[in-house]
Amino acid sequence: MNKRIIPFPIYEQLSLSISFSHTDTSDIIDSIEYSHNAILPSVKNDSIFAKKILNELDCYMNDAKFQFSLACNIQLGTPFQQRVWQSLIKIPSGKVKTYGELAKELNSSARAVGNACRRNLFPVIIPCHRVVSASGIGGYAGDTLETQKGAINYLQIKQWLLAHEAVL
DNA sequence: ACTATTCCGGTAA
DNA sequence: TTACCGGAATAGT
Repeated sequence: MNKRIIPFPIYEQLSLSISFSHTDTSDIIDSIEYSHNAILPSVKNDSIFAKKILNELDCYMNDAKFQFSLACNIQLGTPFQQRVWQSLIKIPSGKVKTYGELAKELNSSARAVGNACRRNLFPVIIPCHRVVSASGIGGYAGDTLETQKGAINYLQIKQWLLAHEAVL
């Protein structure tokens, strides 16, 4: 499994840490994490797939309407999580849904949907940031407006992504 | 026994 | 009338 750290210029020092693997037939992303690591990307020896990842993220930064074609290993999630993640992909850039709305479509509950979003292994590519609460912005990466657990202000990232996509 | 929720009833301004 | 709590209901992990 390969890993690639990509600067994600929402603000200085924010990066996307992307793990991926290639098989003989296909290339696939296994997980994506945010990080504050100032590790410089090593441009040499990049595989075709790594370059494709770089390129698609770059396209998204330039145009929020860009549609990713990167494959994500969605099977790493539970069956329910896979169902939720599949429907996240269908939310177009520039639109949002609430946890409750999504829950109704899936015959589930808002709380359970929030759970599955929190466990999303592929932030940005699978747009869990397009799910908000009925009353406000909802959470991101386990954080809520009230509680920030770690060093990264995830809600700020969610706000940025939504603003970039011209929501709000 | 936890959640990245939501809805409804009560209360006060 | 609106705005803000408190608590119950809810489904998945």
